[in-house]
Parts: sequence; C-alpha cells; structure tokens
Amino acid sequence: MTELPKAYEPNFVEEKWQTRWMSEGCFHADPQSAKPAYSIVIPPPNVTGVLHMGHVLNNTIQDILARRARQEGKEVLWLPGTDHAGIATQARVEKELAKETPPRTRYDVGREDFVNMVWEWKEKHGGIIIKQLKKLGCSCDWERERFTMDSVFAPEVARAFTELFKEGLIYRGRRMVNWDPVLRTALSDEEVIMTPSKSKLYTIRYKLADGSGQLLVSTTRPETIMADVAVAVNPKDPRFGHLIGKTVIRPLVETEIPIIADDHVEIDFGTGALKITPAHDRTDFEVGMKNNLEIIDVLTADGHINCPACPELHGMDRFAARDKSIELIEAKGLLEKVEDYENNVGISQRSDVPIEPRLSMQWFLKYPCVEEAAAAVANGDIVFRPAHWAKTYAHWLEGIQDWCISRQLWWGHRIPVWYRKDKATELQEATKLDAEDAAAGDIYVGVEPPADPENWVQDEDALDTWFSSWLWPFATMDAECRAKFYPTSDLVTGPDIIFFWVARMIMAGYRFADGKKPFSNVFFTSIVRDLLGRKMSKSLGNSPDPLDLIAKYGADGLRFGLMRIAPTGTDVKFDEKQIEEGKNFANKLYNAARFRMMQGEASTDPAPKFTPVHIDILSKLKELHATVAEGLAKYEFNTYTQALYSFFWNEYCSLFLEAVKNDLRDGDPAVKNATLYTIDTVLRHYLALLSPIMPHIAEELWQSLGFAARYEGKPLMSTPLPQAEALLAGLDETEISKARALSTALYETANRARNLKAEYNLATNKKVRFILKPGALPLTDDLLARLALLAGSQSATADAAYEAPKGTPTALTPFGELFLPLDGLVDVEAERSRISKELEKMTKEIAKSQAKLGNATFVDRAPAAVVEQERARLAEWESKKAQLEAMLTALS
RNA sequence: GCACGAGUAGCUCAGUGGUAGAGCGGCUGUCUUACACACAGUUGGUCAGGAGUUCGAAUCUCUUCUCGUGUACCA
Repeated sequence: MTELPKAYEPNFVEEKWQTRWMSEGCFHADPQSAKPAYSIVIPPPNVTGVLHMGHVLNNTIQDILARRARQEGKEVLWLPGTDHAGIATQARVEKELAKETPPRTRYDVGREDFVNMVWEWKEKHGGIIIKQLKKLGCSCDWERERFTMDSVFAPEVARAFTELFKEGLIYRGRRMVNWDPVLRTALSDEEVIMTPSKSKLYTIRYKLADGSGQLLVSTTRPETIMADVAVAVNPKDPRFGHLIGKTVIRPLVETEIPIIADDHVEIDFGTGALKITPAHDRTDFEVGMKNNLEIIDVLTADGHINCPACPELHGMDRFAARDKSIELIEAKGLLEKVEDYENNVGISQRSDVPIEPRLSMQWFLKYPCVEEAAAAVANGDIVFRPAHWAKTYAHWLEGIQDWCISRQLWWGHRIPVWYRKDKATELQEATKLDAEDAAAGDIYVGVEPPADPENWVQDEDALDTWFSSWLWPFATMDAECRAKFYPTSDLVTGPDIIFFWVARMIMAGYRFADGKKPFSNVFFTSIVRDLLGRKMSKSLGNSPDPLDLIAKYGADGLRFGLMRIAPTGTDVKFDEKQIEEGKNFANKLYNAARFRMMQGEASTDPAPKFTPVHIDILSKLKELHATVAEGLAKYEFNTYTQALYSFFWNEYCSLFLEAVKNDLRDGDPAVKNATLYTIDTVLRHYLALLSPIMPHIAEELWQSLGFAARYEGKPLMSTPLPQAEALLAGLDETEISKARALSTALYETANRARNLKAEYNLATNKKVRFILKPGALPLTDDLLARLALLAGSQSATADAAYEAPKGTPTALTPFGELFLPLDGLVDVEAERSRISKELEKMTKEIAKSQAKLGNATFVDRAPAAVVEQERARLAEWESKKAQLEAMLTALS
C-alpha cells in the first residue's frame, strides 16, 4: 500500500476533478434525453462582479440541488451567465477614463466609441466571477453560458419592448422621477433607499404682500425657495382661513406668490403652512398640477443651482447652496428658527447620494400579468421558501406603480424606438407618446432598425438592466432547450431582489413564455452578515474573499462549513471558525478512507459474520439515507449537512470504527470479512450522499477506494445513488432492533468505563482491567472484547461471582455492575460519596416522576404512550436506585 | 407608522406540546499504530421579561423590551 500523507490537501484534488468533470462533459445537459428534466437558471452575477460570500451560499445551494438531481436520474440543466449591469459596468469604464491624463469623460469619447470601450473591457476583465464559480465546483453547463447583451439575448429584449409597446403598456411621458445627480440618470423606485437622516428644519417668515403680517413656513430645503410658487394651508384650519387668496412675498427672488388651500397640508404639523415647490417635490408637484401652478426648476441635472435671478446661489452645489440660502434669509431678518430634525431621505442605491425628485421625460411600463403573478404565489403554483416572503411579494404587487424603464446611460440595451427625422425634436418634447403615435407613422418601434435609417433618429436612452434580467429564465434558452427545460424547477436567490427580479420574472414568464410560470420553487437564501450582524460590504472591509477561504480550507470545506451554519429563513452570521470546521471534516473523511486503504482487499465472503455493531451502523446508514432525502426535499440544507456530519464523525468514526478495529488485526476471518464489507458499504453509500455538498473529496475518495470500478468506471457525480433498500435486506426488524439495542448498551457501557478511568485520573491510554457482574442483557464474548477495546483496557471480563474489595470504583451499566479494580488503591470514602451523589440524583428524579404519575389529570389526559414512557422511566430509576443502595450497603 | 423575521450555553446555531441539544471555545488528561485538522473526560442555560391556555410550554396565545429586514410617509 502506498504511503499517503496524513493530512488532506484539497487544492490539487479539487482542481483535478473540476478539469476532469468538464472534459468528460459531466455538467452538460442534453435536451434530447429521455430522463425527466431538472433545471435551474443561475441568478446572473454582474459581469463586473467578484465572488462574495452571498454568491458562495447561493451557488452552493444550487449545486447541491443540481448534483443531487443528477444522482436521482434526472437530466439536469444548470444554466450560467452574467448580467451586463448597466450602471455598474459603465461606471467602471468611466473610472478608467477619469484616471487618464488628462482625465476624460464618456462625453469626450462619444457614444459609439465609449460603448466599444465597454465591450473591450468586458471581453478583457469581465466574467472573473465565472472562473471563481468554477473554483467553487459549480456544476453549471458552461457550454451554455449566456450574457444579457449577447446576440441571442438582445433581440429578445427588443422584442419584449416592442410587444409591450404595441399593447399599450409602454409609454413615454413627462413625469416626476427619482433623479440621480451624480450618474445623471433616472432610477426606478426600487433603486432608491429611504434612509433616516439627521437634518435641520428651518422656519422662515413669509411676509404678507399687503403688509398686514407674516406666515411662518417650515422647510428642510431652503435652497429651493426660489422655486416656490405658492404657500398652502389646510382649508379647515381656522387660523388661516382669512388668508386664503392673499399673497406673500417669496423670501428669495422676491415675488408675490398666492396663499392657496389644499387638503394635503396637515394642520398639526409644523406651522400648518407649507411652501409649494412643484419642480422639486413629488407631492408639491401634484398640488401644483391640481391648482394649475407654474413649475420653476432651479436645479441642473448634476445637482447645481440654476437661478440667474439669484446670483449669490447660481451655480452652487445643492448642499452648499442650502447653507448659503439660509445666510441670505437670515440677513434679511426672515429666519424664525432652526431645529434639529430627523427625516427620511431617498438615497441612490448606485451612487449613494440623495436623489432629486425631478420632472423629466422617461419611458414607463404598466406591468403585464400582475394578477396572474399574484395568484400564482397565493395559490401555491409557485412556492416560496421560506413561505413568509409570499406576503412581502403580495404587498408589493398590491401597491405596484408603473416602472420607469429608461436610463440616461450608454451601456445597455438602447431603447428600440426611432423618431421621424423631420419631426424628431417635436416628438421628443411631446408630453406623451404611445402606441397611437406609432400607428400614425411618426415613430417606429421594432427589433430591427427601420429599413431607411437615414430618415430616423433613435431614442438616446438605454433600458434599465432589470428590463433584460426579467427575461432570463426563457430568453437564455433556444427552442429545443426550452421544450425540455422550461419552466425551470428551482430558483435560488436572495430576498433583497424579490421585487427587482423575482416578481418581474414571474410576470414576464406569464406574458412572454406561453403563459407559463418561469419556475416552480423559489428558495430565498439568508443574507450573510459579519459577527456583529452587519451586512458584508467592501467599505466596511468585513467581507472575506471566498478565494482566500478556498485556498485556506478548500472549496469543499468552505461549502460544507457555510451550509452547516446557514439557517433557513434568517440571516447567517459568518464566522471563519465554521469554515475551518469544514476543512477539519474533510480531513476526517480523508483519514477514515486512508484507514480503510491500509486494510487490504475487500471481502468476497458470501456470508460475512455480522455482529451487533455491524448491523447497528448499517441500520443507521439506512436512516441517514432517509434523513438526507427528507432534508433535501424540504430544502432544509442545515438538516442535511448536520445529519451527514454527525453520522460520519460520531456514529461511524467514534463508535463503529473504534469498536471494530481489532477485527482487522486478528481473530475470526469471517468477522473480519463482515467488518471490511460493512466499512466498504458505509463508505460507498456515504460518499454518494455527501457528493452534492463536498463533491471533490467525495469523488477523490470514491476513486481511491476503488468504488468506481463497480459502476463502469464512471465518476461518482455521474453515478446513480446507491439504493438504501439493499441495506440489511436479509434481516428482519426484530433482529435489527435487537442488534441496535445491544450496540447502544455497549457504547453506553464503554462510556461508563471511560468515566471511571477519568474520575480516578487514569490516562486514556493506561491499560486497566474491567469486571462486569452481568445483569439483564446477555453478554457475549464479542461484546466483551469490543468493550475492552472501546474503554482502552487490557481486558473486560464477566464474572457473576465477583466479590469486589471494599471501595472498588463501580458504575451501573445496561449490562450490570461494572468494576474497575484498583489493586491497592481502594478508597472506601471516595466511593461512598460518589455513589451517594448518584443516589441523590436518582431519588430526585424518582420523586419528580412519581409526582407526575400521581397527578390524576396527567394520567387521564396525556396520551397513553407518554404515560407508559413515564412509567418505564420510573421503573428503571427505581431499579437503579435499589442497586445503588445495595452497593452502598456493601461498602459499609 | 405598518408588515415580516429574530432573541436558547462565552460564540455560531439545532430543537414547534412530553426529562433543554450539537459544534466550537474554556478546563483536565492523552502524540493509544486513520486523523493533535485528532482522541477521552469535563465545565457551562430562569430558553429576552411578564401574563395566560394546558395535566404539562423553549414550543401555542396576549403583552413589553431589544435587534434586523421590508414598506409608507408631514414640509
């Protein structure tokens, strides 16, 4: 037997198998296959992205599902790819431009050249994450890798736009949108994060034009006062009724503006008077429309003041202008007071700066198939796990607003709309454009550009990235593939994109893919946080690099460690210690296999001589099959992982292997054969069950233990799961439960024996002699020999007539009284006190149990089985108590 | 404000009506010929607080507190 290193080195092994699997086409999905289909589409990471812990969690789960499905005989498609991520990718290249000397912007480069530069960047640096997913061991069909802007996908996006436009669901209009002044683009509501912020509430005096007094008005945004067009009060407010219809003087760029009445104003809030600035506030805009007020815009697209009438502020940054405007007002003696104030400010998810409500021309979508999408989840046609996300989903759909789908970006799908050249300016300024205008022939909408391009001008805007992502489950598949693998089976993603992506995919599925839902199950993963409960982020520097973790602990170790702590339904706090445990577990597996390899050829004995411990572990293995199947069927990945861990480490290594080691050295060859057979069976089944979560080490050990030969030499990952039914097929239930009871008793007795040694400060490896005075359970030589081995003793013997010297350490075991003779070292007092202590505990338990059984209501109402269990427990304790009392008497 | 999660050992988490668990950590021993990335033993909990339902509650109900997430907003 060749000498193997003592510790498992994952890196070489993992790379070797990743290469082999791919070269043998193990991940490839065959749409022609007769097997039942199982499919997942990957949530496409940004093409600029690098692997983070969230990806690891998410993709490990998908890989477990995919690999298990293959073992269950399904034809599996796990479709990978990346997202063009409009803003992120464009920003990435703009950053490169800014670093040049002299620095350039995309405007310096021009649209066409800039877009080419982004493509170049994508080809060169994009898709790092794909390589990283491969290092994690993901079994995606890499031959089918897609990109949301590739030549197959792009026409699908334009087609979706065109259809929705023709249906009248897409329109262009001048509306209040969320404007990002740094990126200079509109954003959807979902891209704005409402954040509580500390700010100031300024109360300002607006003088009545007739000189009869003043009106106090509070605001957090004094820099927009120049855009005020009215002051509103509630019509029911008795304080101000007489003022309605009068005018006040606007404090900056002094002009008379009217005092109007509007229900929107809360009587109890602030001063009860509200300045109306339609250009810079959503609700003010509505009030303005209702009252037919002028709209004065005093901000530029990049958030600077645009108000030549107020030269002190003109051209200033919006935040600097805030302070300056207050200075100006104070100088005029119009500042009443300044208070600290906390309000919610909308922050751009992308650029992290406060957004501006801004009136601008944008494209909007009225969502299709909203009702079908809501119903599908409500009636269980699409199952959400954990189920409570269904409520969040339903709530969002109820209050759904039209989606602003245009972005003032260059990188992305350009809006497939062309304007007639001679009317282009006029058309682009129209307050509303929709299907009717297309019918009139003024605009052209289509997948292909118009036939006479020289007569047309294309819309400048690009589409929101999510407008392509929502087509992902079907636009990634060709017709053949779709016929076999659509609808997909499972979707695994984070709950943070439930609206951005999941909900929209469901609507798109019903609308565009023959009215079929895009997937049957959605599994929402936890969000990975650091130990302080904070989200992992680059700025906090609390996000470990998964590649470092793979280098340190192996991909298998990382996968296993993370899955072991990932709860279902809540966030997971990441602790590197857990990953180390994953590595330790891999090492344990490796060494257990190495131990087997040192034992020579497998057994060919047709009738191996099983002893109770053999039957016990095989029966537990059968149970493990069931636990694993159930855990995975319910998507309880931590149950699955935990079951694998405790079976192998505790049941197989710590108990079974330790109990059978001697069989392999000498003794009955038939028993040796039984042991080899059992070890091989356990390892063979176990590696198959483990393979989905720790594929590399499972495959490596499968090969080195020679199991592949049994299955036409195929890799483990392409081998069907061994059948649990074959285990212990020749034995009946009574024999099995008898063997299990004896084994449990054996292991418990061994524990007692080790306890005795430890209590007398005897080192684990100190050879001692145990004597058992047999009790109820039958003691065989086989069990005695195993007991001796487990307890680390020279011998364990049965002696019914044994007379222990007074003070000999003893313990009660399922097999009877166990003695540890310490020749010459007896201490009567120590023994008395030990036994008394145990007796005391027993008496307490008995009292508790008697009280319970003495309670008539308990006996009447509790289920019979529970009462019976309690009675049995009491009987056992009482018998133990009697024995302990006898032991105590013998000591005196 | 509303909705949804979570609060169990020093840490990370299991446990959904029937004697409070695991791993790690701590402490003691041990390099016992698969594994010191290990083995053996041991320590450690008013199950966030309170009330209720029940023969019986970590588990069900109500309530309070703390943390997280989503969502709506009044300047």
